[in-house]
Amino acid sequence: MTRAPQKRRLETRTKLLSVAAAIVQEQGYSGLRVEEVVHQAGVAKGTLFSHFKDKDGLLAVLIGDQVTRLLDGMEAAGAPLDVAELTSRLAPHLDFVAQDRVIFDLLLRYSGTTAAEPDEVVEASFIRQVALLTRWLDYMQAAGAIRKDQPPQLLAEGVQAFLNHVLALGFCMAHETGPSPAQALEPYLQTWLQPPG
Amino acid sequence: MTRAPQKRRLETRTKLLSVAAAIVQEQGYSGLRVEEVVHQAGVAKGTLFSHFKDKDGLLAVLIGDQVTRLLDGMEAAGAPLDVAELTSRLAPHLDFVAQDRVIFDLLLRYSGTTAAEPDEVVEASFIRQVALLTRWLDYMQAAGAIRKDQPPQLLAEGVQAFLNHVLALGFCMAHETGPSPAQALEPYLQTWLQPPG
DNA sequence: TTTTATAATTGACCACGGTCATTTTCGATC
DNA sequence: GATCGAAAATGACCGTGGTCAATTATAAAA
Repeated sequence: MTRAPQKRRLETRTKLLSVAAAIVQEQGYSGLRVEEVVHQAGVAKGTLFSHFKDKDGLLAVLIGDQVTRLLDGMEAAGAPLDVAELTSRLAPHLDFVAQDRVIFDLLLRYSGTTAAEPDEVVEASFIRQVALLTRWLDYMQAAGAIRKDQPPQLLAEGVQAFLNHVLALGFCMAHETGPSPAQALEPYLQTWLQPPG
Repeated sequence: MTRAPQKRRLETRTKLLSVAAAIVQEQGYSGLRVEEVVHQAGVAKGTLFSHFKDKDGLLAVLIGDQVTRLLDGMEAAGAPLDVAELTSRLAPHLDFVAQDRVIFDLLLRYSGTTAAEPDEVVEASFIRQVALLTRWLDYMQAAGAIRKDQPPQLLAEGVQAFLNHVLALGFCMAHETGPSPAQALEPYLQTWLQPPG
């Protein structure tokens, strides 16, 4: 039985998160330095690590927050009617992750989270994303827009795989000014979701 | 026009690599410490970084070496006849990568390398792997074992995506003693390579 | 052989994430 | 308000990867 945290602790946590968010705002995720966060927050370094397991734990909260916003937008939009529409629904998420390798790396660590008990923000938002995708695909199957020979859960995992593939490709190109991630994604999804023979 | 390296330099490089390989042998890839390598090799730390861009550069040579061996084995085996056989051909590679997250992370950085001019070992072996996969799929298409509506190149990339997906899943499970990566891979490949309607 | 340009190596130094024994603060109880 | 046990915060310290101006070894030219 753990006690309720003191007021002071919640304030410190909030301060750390808002400072970190501000730094990310102007330096990007990969520009975040623990020393800078604790300095601007006016606390000692150890304090940060008593609030978050490690730097990734802090990033996870920030990133999970953004993903949650994106998911809100996706849910509001409703199920797509075809693969092209599905692709464009995924575009904001792709653009967000493609913006910084740190995001991609962190999300990849959780891309297999299916278990319940998601005490981490990222895990929670990830599970929500898979659930949403599965719902969409289920709907699209019913509407006859995609293949029906596989459970939507499996198809959703495939979509995940291609999302990550496209993102990884994008980061490898490095300096290449290719098309948007979503454009790169579409042929894979078309092929993956096409009805079988 | 760069000059040929001196004898001494080649010896140092060889020494560094053999020491590193020995350490990996008994500590695993994630157990490798730069300090330990240079100490055992009897050189200064700066020397290592004049031979390899960074720690990953060293790891890339070691890992690229192993992947090359695996590819030799795969090429010797010839093209698979169906998806099940394809899966089992990929099993050794999966097992190798699944053995240590460091390998997975490093390979993922290069999983989009399609350009020529592969001065890095990993890039070279990666390109070779994609080429081999493409050849196999081309053969399987001709044999009528898989779908023919997409170019083998695209199908090969999809296989790549699923390889990475399965591996990522495996690392997320963490303590879970699931089935072999290859077993987890097969349903995805079956679905991905199945002829369309 | 001596000179000389440059290749190769060196190791003190830095950046950054993370730890933990110690100290400070909080808030419940008397 | 005084006391005290637990919660919170502290900051000196560590591990590890990576840098770079200075030094040493090499081989070609004089």
